[in-house]
Amino acid sequence: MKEALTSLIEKALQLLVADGTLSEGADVKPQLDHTKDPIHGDLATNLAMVLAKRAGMPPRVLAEKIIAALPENTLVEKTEIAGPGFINFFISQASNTQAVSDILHAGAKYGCSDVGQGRKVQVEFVSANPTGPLHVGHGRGAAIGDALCRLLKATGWAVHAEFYYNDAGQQISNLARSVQARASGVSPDDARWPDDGYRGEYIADLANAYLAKESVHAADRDVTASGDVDDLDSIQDFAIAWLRREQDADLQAFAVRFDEYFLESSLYESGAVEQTVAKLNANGRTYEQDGALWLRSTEFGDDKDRVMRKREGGYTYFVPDVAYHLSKWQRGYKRVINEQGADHHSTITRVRAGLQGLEEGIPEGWPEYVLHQMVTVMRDGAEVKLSKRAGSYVTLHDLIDWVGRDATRFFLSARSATSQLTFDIDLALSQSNENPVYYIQYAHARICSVHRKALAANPSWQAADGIPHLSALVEPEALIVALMLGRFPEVVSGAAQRLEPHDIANYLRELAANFHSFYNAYKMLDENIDVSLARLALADATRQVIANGLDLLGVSAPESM
RNA sequence: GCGCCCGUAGCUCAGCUGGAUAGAGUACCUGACUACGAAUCAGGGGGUCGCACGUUCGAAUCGUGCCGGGCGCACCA
Repeated sequence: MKEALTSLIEKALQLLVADGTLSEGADVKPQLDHTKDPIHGDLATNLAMVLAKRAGMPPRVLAEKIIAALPENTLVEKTEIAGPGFINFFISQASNTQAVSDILHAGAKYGCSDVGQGRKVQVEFVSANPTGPLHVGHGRGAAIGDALCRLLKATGWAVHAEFYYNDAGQQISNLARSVQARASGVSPDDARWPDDGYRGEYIADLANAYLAKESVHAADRDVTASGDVDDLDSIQDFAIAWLRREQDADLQAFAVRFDEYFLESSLYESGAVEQTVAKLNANGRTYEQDGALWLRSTEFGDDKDRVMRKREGGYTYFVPDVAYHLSKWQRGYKRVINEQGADHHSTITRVRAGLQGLEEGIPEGWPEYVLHQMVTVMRDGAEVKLSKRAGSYVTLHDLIDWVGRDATRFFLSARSATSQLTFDIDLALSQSNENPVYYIQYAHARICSVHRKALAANPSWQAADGIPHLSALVEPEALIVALMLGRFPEVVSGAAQRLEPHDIANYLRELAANFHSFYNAYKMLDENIDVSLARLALADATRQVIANGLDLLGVSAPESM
């Protein structure tokens, strides 16, 4: 509808240019907004004010000419010029309710588009190292990252979801030594406990599993514990697989899937790391100093150069990171989105600098980043900082245990990523009107229930195929719902374009409120059958859009609660 | 000190590329269920959009400078 009106306006502008009213100039794309107040109509444009200077006449006069130049159409019922020169469009009832039949025809596809045109995009998210259970921050990354994947798929992109993890290096070594200590009977408060060791309860579980020679399968690998306490390599292998398995279980419980798990070690095995270093050397991007090898990252906007190879030998973490991102480029992803915690923000410049120094043709802003800010968990008015299992942090598993998957996913993705998030356990737990996720799901369940009962009472309606006469929808509350349903495709494409899943959550909250409002005012069944059928169609379309929207967030749409 | 993010109603937050009287929810007050879900709805009070300049027809939105909070500033990842 918005697109249709936009093209009408564009035609009007062409006419005005043709007859000389408007001088030639840079193409102005009409900006059409949904109005906040129905008194201003359904859609409004500021075009006359923007173009007033170019036309050499007052905005309101130009507005009249624009309206006069609009082609004949059935879309617009009435126009008004308001305030300093806004043009307000009142959409005809038939156009308003068009969305209802569109939705009933399109079903689960409603809201989808092809703006991505099947292009490839790779989305990396979570990428937790296997040194402990996933924490709430990983949960936020999982909820947002997965919602981004769903949004991009819905808008026509070919999405590849990837999880990158470091299976070597200092932190992993700390993990292995912690498990080894525990398996040898040392407790975390003992002086012999390794420096920087991990202290969560899971270390004990891991040590016991290792001693019991258990086998685990995770990330396409099978590992069996040798039980040998002196074999640190064996412990490390087992610990990684064991923790990966636990993380996978959490992600599965969270309904988050990945197409690929990428191991840092594979970059060493394939020689990609060495090749990356060699090429940076050959390109003159590096130098030796103090026994270390440095990258001239300041050439690409970094505030200081960075060490690539340590004095003691071994590469710093960002070297394989650069090699990893080069592999994304070489795999043909012209678009890559990395979703990660804001605490890793400093790597962005480094990775991009490495890539710029490595290969021609990689755009400066590649890859894109979505950074989410910290999450604090509140319960009974106090911050929850600890969990038994992980020791120093609240785990994703804890959250799912406490409030369930739907509420966890909704709350973690319903706020803009750039804002810090307070996760209120008590709110998420409450099954009442103060809880947005239950409120939205309730609307869905309510519609399903109404529909069931209406059909049970009037079996003949079941057979009625096709869309009823929507002209029977005349109540203002109904038209507000219908208009809002018609906005859903824009909301989806906008959220996908801006990489902001929380737009969907906000939209659903408002849609559910509008529906409840309509339902309480009129109910579904009327003495007039046509009216009843039309209202049921509106309800069903609303149900479909809620289901589609919740699916984009990975939240279920229950038929009853 | 430097970089990034945030500052909007008592509280939790929307406000998209600048647009009309700054919006939701919650909390508080007043109302609404004898067929379809009251887990709901209707109405009311509540704001110096952190502060100050600037840009322009017009700023919560853009720019600069302050103030306050978070995160990051390793030859850890």
